[in-house]
Amino acid sequence: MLHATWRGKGKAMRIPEESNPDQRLYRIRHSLAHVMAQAVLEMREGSTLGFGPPIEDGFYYDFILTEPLTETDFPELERRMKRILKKGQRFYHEELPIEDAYARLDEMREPYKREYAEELIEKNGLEALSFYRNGPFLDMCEGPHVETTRDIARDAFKLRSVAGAYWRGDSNNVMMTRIYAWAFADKPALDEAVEAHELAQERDHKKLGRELDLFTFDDAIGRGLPLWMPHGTVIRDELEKLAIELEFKAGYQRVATPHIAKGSLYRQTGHLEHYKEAMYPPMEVVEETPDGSSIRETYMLKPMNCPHHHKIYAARLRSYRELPLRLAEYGQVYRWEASGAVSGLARVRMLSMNDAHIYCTEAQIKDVFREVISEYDEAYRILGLEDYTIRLSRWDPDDPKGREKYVDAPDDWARTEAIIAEVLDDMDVDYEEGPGEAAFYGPKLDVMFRTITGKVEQLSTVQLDFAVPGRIGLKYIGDDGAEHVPYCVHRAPLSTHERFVALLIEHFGGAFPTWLAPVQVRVITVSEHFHDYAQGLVDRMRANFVRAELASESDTVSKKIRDATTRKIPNLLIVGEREATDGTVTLRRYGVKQQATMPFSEFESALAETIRRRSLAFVADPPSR
RNA sequence: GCCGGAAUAGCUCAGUCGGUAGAGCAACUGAUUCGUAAUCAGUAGGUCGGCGGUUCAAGUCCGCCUUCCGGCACCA
Repeated sequence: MLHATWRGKGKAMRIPEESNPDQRLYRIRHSLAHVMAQAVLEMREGSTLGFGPPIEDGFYYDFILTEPLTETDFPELERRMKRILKKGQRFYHEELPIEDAYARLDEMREPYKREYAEELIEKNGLEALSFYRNGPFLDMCEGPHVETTRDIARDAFKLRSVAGAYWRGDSNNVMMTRIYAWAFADKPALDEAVEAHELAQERDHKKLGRELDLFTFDDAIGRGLPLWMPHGTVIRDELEKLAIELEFKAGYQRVATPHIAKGSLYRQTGHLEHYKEAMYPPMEVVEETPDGSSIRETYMLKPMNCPHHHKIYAARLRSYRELPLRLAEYGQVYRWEASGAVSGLARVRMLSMNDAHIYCTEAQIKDVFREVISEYDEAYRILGLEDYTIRLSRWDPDDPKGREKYVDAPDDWARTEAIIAEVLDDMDVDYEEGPGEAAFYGPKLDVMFRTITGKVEQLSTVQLDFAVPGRIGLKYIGDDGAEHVPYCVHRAPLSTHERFVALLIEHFGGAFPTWLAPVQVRVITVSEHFHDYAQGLVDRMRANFVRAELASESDTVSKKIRDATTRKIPNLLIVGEREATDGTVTLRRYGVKQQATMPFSEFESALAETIRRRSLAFVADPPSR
């Protein structure tokens, strides 16, 4: 059962069609990239080329343009591309020996292609480089391509957006202009993708967050600092309740810690060294002492909870008998995220983390990881989340910035990475490799989710920290009577409230299951005559902590149903003459046309059961009568 | 941070050639008391994101800033 979910349906292992060069779609997209580049060079003569690969739903090409292109130029660019397709240009392949290839690239005045060619030759010891020509357009490229541009449907691609992108993905390099396009084998496939994209926009958490009054931002508070509105706070609170229950069962102990700490703490842990740029700047405080001197101190907003938890661990002597020791907190942390990274709830400057730190011995690491993985599995099962992949995030000793990014301890890296890989193999979990994705203090296991708009985001994480406990002087007395340094496992199954709620809003399209829904039941009267009956139902439900409310009464029934539906309220109770007389309610569930009339007590107990079980359905199916 | 685009009522948006702002929904008031996705009428709501410039005159043109959106880089 655990495996079935965690194997992620084999997604990580299958090579998708779009990234398999042998597939027709890959050839079409790759060839279209060349066609677009040809058209761009027609419109902006003298522009130079970057890369132009096929991607998941189409392709892009990077350029240094002589004159900017914007989306207003798309119609003309598309026209020119279609004209090229119609010409039936044949793709000719050519292998040029190194010197000829260099001469060709210089003649083409393509300095970036030349730079890449030199790197290819040096790294891979190539003796020749591959070029493709179609019509007047020549590109250094591995292929493969279609036979002629006539093999590409003229109505199955669509220019999508223009964006900036650094050459070779390095922010020290020049910024190029990237043009993205959708491309498919035929028009129906394109239409489907474009339509799916438009539907996805409707589920965007930023849009639904505003429409459903879940959260807001205000310039007077600051960028990336979410204000959770009452309805959004309900969702946070429900998730927090879930986390508390799961953690209680798993033997975690809850703690609470301040939002700030002295700057010196972060110097000691190494966070300042690695993440200074992403921390809010220090607060200087000065205290006058009676003798006229002053005490100066620096405080910082905490960018993570671990040092605080470490200090709880360090508050007294620890024995190996206490390990694993599990400390949990929904801690709020502050990070100075780059201005361009801030986006809705997905990337914020104040994060509420479902954080916990598990202190353990080396021998316990595997069991701790197994335990944490099964906690993740349980949380995802409850929420119905299935579309994710697992990434084993390792350090990258070859990274030129490696020394700045990671603790320099090759043996520790090798040992800890092997432990995690073994756990995954033992549990038969499929995972991707993530070289260079580790934390500075150790390898981690990240759970990657695809958002409704197609972005892949790291959501949950389990991290094995072999470095900071030692730096900060944590220890325990082992069964040998000697002092040892514990390992620390950092974990956050529910991620942060911010990113997790963003995911759930999009996952449920704003129509939350009853247990999570800000308003669980709305009672609608047929006319004001039934106000007292309806109010009685609301009062009774609220007395049982059900989030029930009465609809505004001056509207028509139709209007009230429309309003409640727009607000995506999961359960509507319609009451009129019949119901008031019989002590019944007519239940109308969100998205379900069929209704059922039942005694209120029956509805009430079905509702309570649905909420208690955290069912993904809105309420249990109405009893058949 | 970088490249590009955008910002008009709470929301979605219109605003022509530069001549001092408009709709629908929401809100509020009143009437209506209604049986399954918008009852009717009325009222109010704006320093057109901010600052500066050009002009007799700026929502409109120009500059800077802020914020948002699409990407890139970053992401403990």
